[in-house]
Amino acid sequence: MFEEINKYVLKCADLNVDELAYFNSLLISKKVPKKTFLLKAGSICDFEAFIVHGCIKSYLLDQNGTEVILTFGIENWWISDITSFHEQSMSQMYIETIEDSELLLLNPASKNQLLEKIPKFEKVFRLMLQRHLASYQERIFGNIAISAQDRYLTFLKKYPTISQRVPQHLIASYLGMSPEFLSKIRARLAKK
Amino acid sequence: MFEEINKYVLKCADLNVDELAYFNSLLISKKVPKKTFLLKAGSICDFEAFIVHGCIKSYLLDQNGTEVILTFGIENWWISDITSFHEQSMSQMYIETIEDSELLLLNPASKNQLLEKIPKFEKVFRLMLQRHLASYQERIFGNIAISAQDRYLTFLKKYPTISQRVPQHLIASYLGMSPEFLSKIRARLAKK
DNA sequence: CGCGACGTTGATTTGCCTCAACGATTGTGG
DNA sequence: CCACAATCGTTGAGGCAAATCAACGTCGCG
Repeated sequence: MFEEINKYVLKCADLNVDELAYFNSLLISKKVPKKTFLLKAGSICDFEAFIVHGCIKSYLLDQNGTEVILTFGIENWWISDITSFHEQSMSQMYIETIEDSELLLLNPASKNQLLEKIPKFEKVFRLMLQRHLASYQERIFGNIAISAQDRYLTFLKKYPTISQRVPQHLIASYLGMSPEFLSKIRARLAKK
Repeated sequence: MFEEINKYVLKCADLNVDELAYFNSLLISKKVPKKTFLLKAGSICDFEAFIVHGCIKSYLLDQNGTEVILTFGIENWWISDITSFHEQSMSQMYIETIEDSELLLLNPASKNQLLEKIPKFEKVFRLMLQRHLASYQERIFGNIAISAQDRYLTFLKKYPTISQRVPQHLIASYLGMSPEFLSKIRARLAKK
């Protein structure tokens, strides 16, 4: 169960067997069916979840009540409302499974213990933050400077796995276009 | 010179006089006139800059060579290409002063020393990352779910200082609209 | 002074949205 | 195991928000 997450953290920091064992002892395993809410707007996010397997979306609702996808998470990604988690503040975000998923959860108290006892883990989480930041930055640029069709093509190249597993209208939402328009883009591309 | 930055870090972590002094000894002060490049695409970002005073933009170029503003920085903000800085990878980003500015620079070697010697600083930088992440997240949501006019009004409320100091066409770029259209929005708003 | 950077305004175009109707597939309770 | 409802994707018609293009005014500054 811990194989994947240990492989992940070892890519970020040099850790011995004992340190890994301590880390693993803090994690809470959880299996959830698809369409399960891990977080709803109005509550406080008390976990950072490592996805062992499965597929998860996080999103906000706009004024019409339509989902705006913030991130997709699949195997070997973390998902959380980072702000709400760290500041124990009310979240505006929904986090919901798209597939049956197996997670390893870290709660705030455990994370603090972990960082106190093994400061090397700071780097693991800093890299996680940086990765998110880089991906958000690309999206901001894309939404401003790139046409809907090119955003879609870039997405296909960058996340081939996700594009096969996630319903098309969610991808449209992630890319900032209507589901109908994405469908038309695909039709146009298929004709060539 | 160190007054502002020390106030800033004390908000994030509990530090004594010696720790602050050591921190300050690692910083490099730099004064630069406006329209100075601190970073150009193609090079590696070797600083995280705390802005003592002044105003700075970071941006990417789209395929037409037009600036797409990523962030504005003013007093008490950090500015850097975080990815390039930490991974010592080639940046795609430009960082350029808008006003004469006074900076305190931290280079990668110094930052590592600092974190090694005083791990409490981890939190300072983690909060910096989180703040950036939260602001990027809002922008992604805004660009997808909010009209140009409302994005502008939100910007005015959230960054009143910046909106008074930065040329209008840069704000338009930040908000993801053409300068002409922002001008029309302002004309429309003024009529009421 | 004259030039470049900046903002405005109007005419025209367009990329994308909205709405609506319609299959196809999946899932589910009776 | 079927019937019916969701869920999902497609297609077309029409509309609108914002982009583009172009011309012009204004300031600050070398």
